[in-house]
Amino acid sequence: MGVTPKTVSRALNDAPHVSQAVRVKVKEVAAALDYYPNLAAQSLIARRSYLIGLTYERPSPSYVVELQNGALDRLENERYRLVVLPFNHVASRPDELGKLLLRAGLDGVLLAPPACDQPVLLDMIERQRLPYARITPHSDLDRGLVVAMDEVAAGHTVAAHILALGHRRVGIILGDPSHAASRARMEGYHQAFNEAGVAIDGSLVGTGDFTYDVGYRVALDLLDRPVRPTAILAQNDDMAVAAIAAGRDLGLSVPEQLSVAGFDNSEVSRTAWPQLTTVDQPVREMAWDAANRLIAALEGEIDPAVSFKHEHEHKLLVRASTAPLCPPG
Amino acid sequence: MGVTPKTVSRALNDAPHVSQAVRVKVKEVAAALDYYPNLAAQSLIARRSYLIGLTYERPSPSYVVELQNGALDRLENERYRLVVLPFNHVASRPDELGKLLLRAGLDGVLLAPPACDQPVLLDMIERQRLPYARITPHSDLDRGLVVAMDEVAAGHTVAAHILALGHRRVGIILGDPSHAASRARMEGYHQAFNEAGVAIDGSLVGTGDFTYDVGYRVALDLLDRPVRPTAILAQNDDMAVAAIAAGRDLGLSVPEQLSVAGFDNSEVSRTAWPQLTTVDQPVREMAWDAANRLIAALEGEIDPAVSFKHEHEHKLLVRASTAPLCPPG
DNA sequence: ATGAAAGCGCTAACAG
DNA sequence: CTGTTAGCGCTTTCAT
Repeated sequence: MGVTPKTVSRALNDAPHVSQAVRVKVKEVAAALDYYPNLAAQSLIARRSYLIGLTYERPSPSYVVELQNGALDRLENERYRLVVLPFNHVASRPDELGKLLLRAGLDGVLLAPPACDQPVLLDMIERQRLPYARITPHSDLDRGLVVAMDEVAAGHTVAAHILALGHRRVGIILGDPSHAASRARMEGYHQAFNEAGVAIDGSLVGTGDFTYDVGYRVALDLLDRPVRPTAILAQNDDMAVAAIAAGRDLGLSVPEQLSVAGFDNSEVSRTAWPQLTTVDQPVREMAWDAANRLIAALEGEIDPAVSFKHEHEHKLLVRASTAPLCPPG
Repeated sequence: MGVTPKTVSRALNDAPHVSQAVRVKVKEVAAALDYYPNLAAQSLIARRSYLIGLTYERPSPSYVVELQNGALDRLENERYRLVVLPFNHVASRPDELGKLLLRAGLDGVLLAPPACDQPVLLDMIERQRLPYARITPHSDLDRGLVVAMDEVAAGHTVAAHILALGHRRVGIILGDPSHAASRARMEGYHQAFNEAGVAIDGSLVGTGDFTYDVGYRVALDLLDRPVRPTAILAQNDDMAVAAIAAGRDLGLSVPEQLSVAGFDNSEVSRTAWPQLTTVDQPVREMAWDAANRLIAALEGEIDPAVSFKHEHEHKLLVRASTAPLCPPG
């Protein structure tokens, strides 16, 4: 049945200027022939790939899952597909990540920490006009599309909770120093301690990297001393769970003899036992939001060159891993 | 400096017939100009997108992470990029997933359970000549590129371990019934019980869906009875961890009063306390392997139409969540 | 070793 | 409402 390519194109794309009869017929035939249009050709002409990248480091799996699921939630039923581009040690080679992203043929990219805080990277992708959204950046907050949370305030909240329970000897397990979040959360701890008139004991501050294994080692080191802390503030849930395990392995029961608080409200904080007191960082919602803004920019609904910032709220979740300080004995 | 597009193309692609001087010069200029070739145009002519899809359901996050990381490990430093395509309830609408995959402009696709066991889906993508690799399928094992593990044997192994410890009243938490793995693992349990001359108590068999929350409810139901099981076999680690939590919430200590074994050897099995006895299913290696075969097929090194199967080994990991049965009292 | 022309599969722009 | 022409950006012929 004579039909020109153009008519087929119009019919399949629900473009105007095609009679209903022809449109239906064309669709039937296309289905019968298992015809799927060539995306590369469409991309070439449309000048868009409908690919959105997500780049992250691989610190805590639970964090990455949330991040990715948030983005995927937004992309569902959209034409856009998600390309995952993990990349480690961005801080030492931001230009390599930049090249990777620019060569990936993306329409836009979601930048998780710590890539979102690399000015060199931002410069590169801006120069190529690759639209991007940054998830919880801590510097240059007026640059690009930003989805953020006040992590200083969040750190303050959880530290204040521990202090309010009466704890004074508090161990701290920091996250990966290359993540600005580690500093921000620590800054919040500092504020809370200052307000309470309590000094932070530097010998009780250990540096982790957001993973369970390192968190476990740091926690053991903190707890296996003559005068041990009565509480531990961990900068994410994985390390908090590790601290609980380290405590148990030393014969300490949580929360009776040791209070532990985490950060993130990731899945593991709920499946841990006892359930973890933590700060909800709505990663999934933020990732959704970032994807949402990015799509809006790609669809021309907002100008990606104009910075935009949306701050999400944190929330303290008091669960079973923290309790009031009991006098020893 | 006068150079034709073709020369540039040759130089940038390290194709022959370009003088070294020109090649270097072209590359310099390209770098200075921040030139990145248009992937859509390259794809159009090469008839390949260098996109590999990964499709999965979202049962256990820990499983998905392993799967994805395995594939990403293989794709690192390759030209191929990974597109993640989660899709729920495949069993009830395999053709929709088929369309999604065929419209995604992929060069090949990795099929995780339960999509890998959908003949309708396989038919569709075969008809369009979309190369695919199946990860732990349980039917039509001679179809396509297959990476497998004997889950019946794995189920047998872990059940035999529990029985060897003296347990006779054993609760079982099944996974999602739409996953063939659930049946296979149960079949293994059956074999072990038969060999031990122990009957499986149907009233102690509950159906979960591989998630922590449902696993917790099923475990509570199993444990909150006058005559409770002394051990629980859970079909994945998330549900096993949930069973431990349910036991604790009922005042049972693990493994003294309740032994719990999982399946998968996922991250959570190591971060749980006590650490989980489980069966190692090398998901990450299998995903790597699947990606590896798929790439080989795409590069023409193997014929994707000829079926290929590689079976991976399982391994029982006896950790702290299982112990010999103690006589009551 | 380099250049010219043609075309990958599709769709804007313009006719008719 | 439908068809023709041209071209997206790159790379393959085939010349030179």
